[in-house]
Amino acid sequence: MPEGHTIHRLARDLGAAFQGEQVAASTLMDRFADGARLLDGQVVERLDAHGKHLFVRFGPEAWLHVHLGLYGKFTVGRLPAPEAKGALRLRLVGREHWADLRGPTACEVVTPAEKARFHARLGPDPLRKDADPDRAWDRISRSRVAVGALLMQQEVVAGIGNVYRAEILYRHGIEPHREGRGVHREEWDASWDDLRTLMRAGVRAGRIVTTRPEHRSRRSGRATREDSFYVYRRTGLPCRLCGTPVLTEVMAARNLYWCPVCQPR
DNA sequence: GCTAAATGTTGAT
DNA sequence: TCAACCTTTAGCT
Repeated sequence: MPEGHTIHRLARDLGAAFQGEQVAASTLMDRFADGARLLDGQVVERLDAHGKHLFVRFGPEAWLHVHLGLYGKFTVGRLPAPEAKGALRLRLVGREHWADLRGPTACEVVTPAEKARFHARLGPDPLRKDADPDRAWDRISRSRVAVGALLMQQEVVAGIGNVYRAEILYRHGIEPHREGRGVHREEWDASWDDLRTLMRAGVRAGRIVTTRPEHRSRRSGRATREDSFYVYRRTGLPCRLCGTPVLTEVMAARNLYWCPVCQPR
């Protein structure tokens, strides 16, 4: 279940399992038979994540490009691997680990030049050291498009998905319909810093939690799923801060959630 | 057991 | 605007 934090976590886990090792690559799907052959027997040299895109370098030239989409999953484990069955797009097997990829939107072998094109298209990623938040600010501050739609565009900020969109706007009191050019510089700076913090925590925990402990029903210990978000999927439930029912509406083809009092027009 | 919806994107209409 | 991709889970019956 992938926003940017999932992909960065995966880069870390796949690196720990395979980096520097020769791996066997296989597939049970005809559509990736050629791709798997290109990877089979190569050394996993390096991993790179940008937004929701994962890149794995096999040997000197080949990059595997993976995008999990809505329900793709990459599972990493210790050998022995489970029986290979069903729509298994890619299996990697190293000395001690295996990894299975199922249901991705994209799984393809690309050249360095093709990889570079993905990076050029994607906006700054709060989880990357090289990210320049000013590039996102340039887009947002000149746009008449609603900020709730802008945040979903991967060319504006890479790695944000439907959860982080709703939650970051809530945490900064920004009404999602406000035009991008109506967002103040200080609001954007604070939101970017917050995104970095929240998404790093997401990589560490392997899931998204945006609530502060004092705003959860159980204030100690780790957040339950119920307690993880301020507004995401909480339609009609009382806002954790003011009690007003959370609203929902489709924006940028996804369900958007917000509190009309904490995020006034 | 069945159905709908889901943390996403692309390409056709 | 919508179907397709193809998996998991929540919420029904």
